[in-house]
Amino acid sequence: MTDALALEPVGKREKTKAANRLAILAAAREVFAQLGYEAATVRDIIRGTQLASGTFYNYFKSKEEVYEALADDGARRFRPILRMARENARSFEDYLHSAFVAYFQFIVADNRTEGRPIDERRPHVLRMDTPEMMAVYQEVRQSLEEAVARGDAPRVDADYLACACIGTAQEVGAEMLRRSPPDIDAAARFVTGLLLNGLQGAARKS
Amino acid sequence: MTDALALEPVGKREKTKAANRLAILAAAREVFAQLGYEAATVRDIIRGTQLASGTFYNYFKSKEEVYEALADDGARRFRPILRMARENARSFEDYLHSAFVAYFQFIVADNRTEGRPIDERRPHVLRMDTPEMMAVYQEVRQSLEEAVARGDAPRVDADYLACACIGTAQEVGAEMLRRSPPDIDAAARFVTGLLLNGLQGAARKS
DNA sequence: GCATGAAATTGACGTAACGTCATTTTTGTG
DNA sequence: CACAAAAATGACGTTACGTCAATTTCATGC
Repeated sequence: MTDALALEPVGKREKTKAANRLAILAAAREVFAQLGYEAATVRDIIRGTQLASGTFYNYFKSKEEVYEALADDGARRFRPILRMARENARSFEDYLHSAFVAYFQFIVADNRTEGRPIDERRPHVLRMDTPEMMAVYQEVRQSLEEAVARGDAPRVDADYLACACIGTAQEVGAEMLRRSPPDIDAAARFVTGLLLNGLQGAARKS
Repeated sequence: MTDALALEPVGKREKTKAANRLAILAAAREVFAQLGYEAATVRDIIRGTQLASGTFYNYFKSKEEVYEALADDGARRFRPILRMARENARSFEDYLHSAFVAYFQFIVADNRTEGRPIDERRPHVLRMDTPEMMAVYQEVRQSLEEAVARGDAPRVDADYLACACIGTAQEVGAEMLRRSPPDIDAAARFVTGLLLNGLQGAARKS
């Protein structure tokens, strides 16, 4: 019974590796927030950790890769939230609305730290092609395809529709963040109505 | 009468300055396409011109600023096209459709050169607020506000709606570019229908 | 425990890009 | 043609990059 299922790393090797990776990501998050992504250098990130410069390159090979890892982690955290929104939804409209609420809540929570303007630090650009981000895209696309199959939505190009949902969520979300305080539910209602019923739908309850 | 209205630069000074600026922008466009934006360096751009390194810094202070200038130029070229779409439109639906057609034509034309995948040619992070891009945003917003005022569209949050239009156009446009051959009219019909009538509208004629 | 080697860390180093600035060249003007 | 303002030049000091041989840390078998 000494070696139970090792879901989490137990050896010291594995543990420091995980800790270093986390330290780099945390430092990068901070540096991007303070200096902005463009101005930040690999050296700035390294200085934010206790590690030697060479060690950094055992984990990532560039600033871009660090950024990708941050984005990937964000997507990894968001995906189960999205999944639950799908599973708990009592209708298609309900699914759309709760998915948008979830996304808007997510970006609000993800941008609480002080620092540079949000646009300069790190993207919520779902465009990047990290594995987890593609998985999020597929999650969205499948939800929409299922809705079509169930007859909840008309037959449309699922890829275009997924792109439209994601693009709308991103831009409206960014605009929502610029307002204070951000009204998550109003934004979600707007987007849901727009997608379901077009401009007529978007005008509901506003 | 020696000095008539000098709309275009005539002095040699002004002329070489304009030419140098153009040379830098052209070189940058090529370099971004070949190496990708992230990998490109200021020196790479300089090597693509006949200029000395110091000269570059008389015109731009960084790679980011060059990209901004490229983006700004794109917006400057696009704005009159959008304006004409508005003026020539016979209905709101017609305006939306022709505006989207114009945008999709524009991005198709703007990405004809061979090289790296399009996503890599531009910065990942920067959400750019160049003057011309903001002008395009205002142009879109005003068109939508006018439509509301005329009763062509219901009363909605014009900023959110503009964001939704732009976000949708960007994402669907990017997806369209990934397909070959890109079907501009199909994409425009999809987006127009979606915005006007929601999912029901998006399903029309597909 | 202790020996042993694999794995990870370290930081100094050669390379390359950065941005500046004193100098030179070019252009407009009287 | 002379003179000053403007622009171009490229060498230079500085900073960041990414590598790698040396060193330290850890897991494993005895």
